[in-house]
Amino acid sequence: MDSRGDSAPVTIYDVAERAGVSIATVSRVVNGHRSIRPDTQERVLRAIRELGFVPNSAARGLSSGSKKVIGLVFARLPTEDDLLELEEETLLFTDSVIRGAEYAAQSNGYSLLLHGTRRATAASAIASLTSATDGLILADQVLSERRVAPIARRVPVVLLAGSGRSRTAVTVRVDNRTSMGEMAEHLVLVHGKRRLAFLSGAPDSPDSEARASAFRETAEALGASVEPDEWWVGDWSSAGAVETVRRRLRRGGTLPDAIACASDSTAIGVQHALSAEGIQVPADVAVTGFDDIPLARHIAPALTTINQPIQRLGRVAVEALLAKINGVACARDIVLPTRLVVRASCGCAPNALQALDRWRSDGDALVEQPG
Amino acid sequence: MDSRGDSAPVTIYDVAERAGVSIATVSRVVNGHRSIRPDTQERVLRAIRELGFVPNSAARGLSSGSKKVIGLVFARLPTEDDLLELEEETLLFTDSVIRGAEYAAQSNGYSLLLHGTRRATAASAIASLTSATDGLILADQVLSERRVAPIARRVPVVLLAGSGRSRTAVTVRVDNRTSMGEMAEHLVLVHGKRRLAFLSGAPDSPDSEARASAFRETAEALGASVEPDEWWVGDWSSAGAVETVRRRLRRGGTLPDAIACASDSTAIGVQHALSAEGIQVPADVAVTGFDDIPLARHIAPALTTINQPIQRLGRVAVEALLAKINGVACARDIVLPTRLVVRASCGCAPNALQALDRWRSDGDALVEQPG
DNA sequence: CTGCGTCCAGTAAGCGCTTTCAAGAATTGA
DNA sequence: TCAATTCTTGAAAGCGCTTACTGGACGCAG
Repeated sequence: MDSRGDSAPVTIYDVAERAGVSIATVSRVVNGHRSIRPDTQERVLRAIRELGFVPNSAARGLSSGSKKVIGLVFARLPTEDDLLELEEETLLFTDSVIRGAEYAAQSNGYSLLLHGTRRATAASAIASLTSATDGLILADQVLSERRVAPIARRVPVVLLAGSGRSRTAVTVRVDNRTSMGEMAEHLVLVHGKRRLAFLSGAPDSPDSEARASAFRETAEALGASVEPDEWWVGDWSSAGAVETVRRRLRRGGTLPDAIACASDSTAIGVQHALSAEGIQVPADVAVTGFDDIPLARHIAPALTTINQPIQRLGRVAVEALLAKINGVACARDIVLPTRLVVRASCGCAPNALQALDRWRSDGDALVEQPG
Repeated sequence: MDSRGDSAPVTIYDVAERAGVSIATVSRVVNGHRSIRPDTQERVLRAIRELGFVPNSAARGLSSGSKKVIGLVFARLPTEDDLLELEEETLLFTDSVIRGAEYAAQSNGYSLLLHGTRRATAASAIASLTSATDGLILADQVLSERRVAPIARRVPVVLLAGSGRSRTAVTVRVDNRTSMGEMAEHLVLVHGKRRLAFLSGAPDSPDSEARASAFRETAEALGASVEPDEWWVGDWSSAGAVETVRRRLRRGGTLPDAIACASDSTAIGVQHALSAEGIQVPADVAVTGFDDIPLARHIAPALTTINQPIQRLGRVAVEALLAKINGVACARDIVLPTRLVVRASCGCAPNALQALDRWRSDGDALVEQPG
């Protein structure tokens, strides 16, 4: 029951014949070359219109090398199939990046070729994308630095949210350190927290590491203590965060009075795990996140977190890639700013007006910059 | 500063030469044809490995017609640029579809080519995708039925969330009517609501229309009244919903005692608009949604809504498309089931356990099927 | 030992488009 | 009016790969 149509597709030959010119001329008209006589052009355009001709992009790609497609590769969690539904929160980050990237691509006349991959098969999957695209955006650590190089030699590459230390590719990432330092200051100076903890994302993530070290360094410089990292290993997911908190509780001893998390998803998991044990947030323990996903302002208590411009990340990545593709100069390492968003989960009193506004405001009104 | 690599890409000719065979043989090995002598195959494979050969997919697409890419086209809101950030909730639907589609595509060895388009330019944008893909999924109404036909003649097409009445393309959609009828029953029979309203999505959406008519028909059959549709026109967005509620309030007269919305996003807008006016949900007015986005269970009061399997929608669409592409028989109109999820915003007492579980449960335990 | 069916692998014809090279047409200046 | 230019257009060579179509090598029945 193959119901694909059978009318043979219109090719450049059909147009040429109809317009009474050669295919070369049609090609020139289509691609807007100069030195075409106006009446010839008119005839060709009419033929194109009448026939409904659309250039075959595969052929175009083959002969000119430009496909008008950029590829975006992101990592899938190793445990895939059943988690598909559970990833809701975890993948919001990727979703936003995709949306931003798609928007920028589209605005520049490109399409976005999506490819989720597990790290195991990433290398070969990506290799086959190099010929289908004009350039590649590789999201956080889908490929180790070492394996990026050969790819980057074939096709322009932008690395998203990595360490920023690639020699072969442009890097686009957020400033993890500044705001995370401010977060530590806020917890210690404003709320007087002394016993802190930092719940990491995946242990090998450069983003998570940068956030952790900025938090720890600032906190310790201010005289607060931060529990050992080994006690607080997460995996970016809510479920993983719950598990980590449970483990920490079983370990016993005094709980920290503030837990900063590497992402909003994990912070939400922590909040739930704590309140399930009857521990009050923020009264007993403050909890903070990172990302500022839409959900963050809707949960109770509203999450104090760090806003990162996720969509912009995708957009900027595409723009940087297009610059590379077109041979335009462009920074080799682009760092986007982040911003502390103070809500209630850190212990700041919920503002009365906030309830009304928070669903549409971006949270700006609530930002406090402790100093 | 074009830093694209310069090592000439490895082609099938290089492999052939290195292995001492013809390019046809290499092609056969790559595509797993039989009747290749084992030692020849071994030699070719070695050459491929040593050279790091990856077939050029443009060339492949040109000569074989199969690109291993499927296109997904979705609508952008007309007002784009500034709304980009505000669309957070609105586009969750699309995001989920994309994720499901990408997953299914990837599982079958395909990539997903994304293309967001405004309706105005949709036709030409889509036309150019036909040659870049093996098949197209068109999301809700990016193209009018009439314009789908010529596209579907060129390439297999699956229509997502449409009316289900296409003659040229396979349709994948959800069962809007059954659950929406149950919702009306629930409001009228369980909660004794008599004066209802239905807040639509975009006025021309088949989904919204189906939901509205099912709701109205069931409610009226049970003796309840439903306010005129003209009073309750929305646009799928929270902001639009707020505006609609404000207009309704200015109009005066008794408010309905229950407002069913065509989506969760709009329901959330309604909840906020009402509580901003001091109207209690659900005590004064019950509010219900449709979609069951993750946010629905986190807001207060938790949203009573209708769960639709959004990711599955994407997945099934891809599977149907692949069936078409491969000439496998497949239903022409696929309808996925929906499910009433009763939470608190309709007036059902919040379950004590629910608070603990709702963030991970799918809501199944909370379903009530009114009889 | 001849004839025919099988296997394997090579030859070559495109797939639809871009682009170089070159030639005929048109224009210009002397 | 004729040569020197400048335009405009066509012919043809690929881009890298798939896939008939071919034909030699081999094996087996007659």
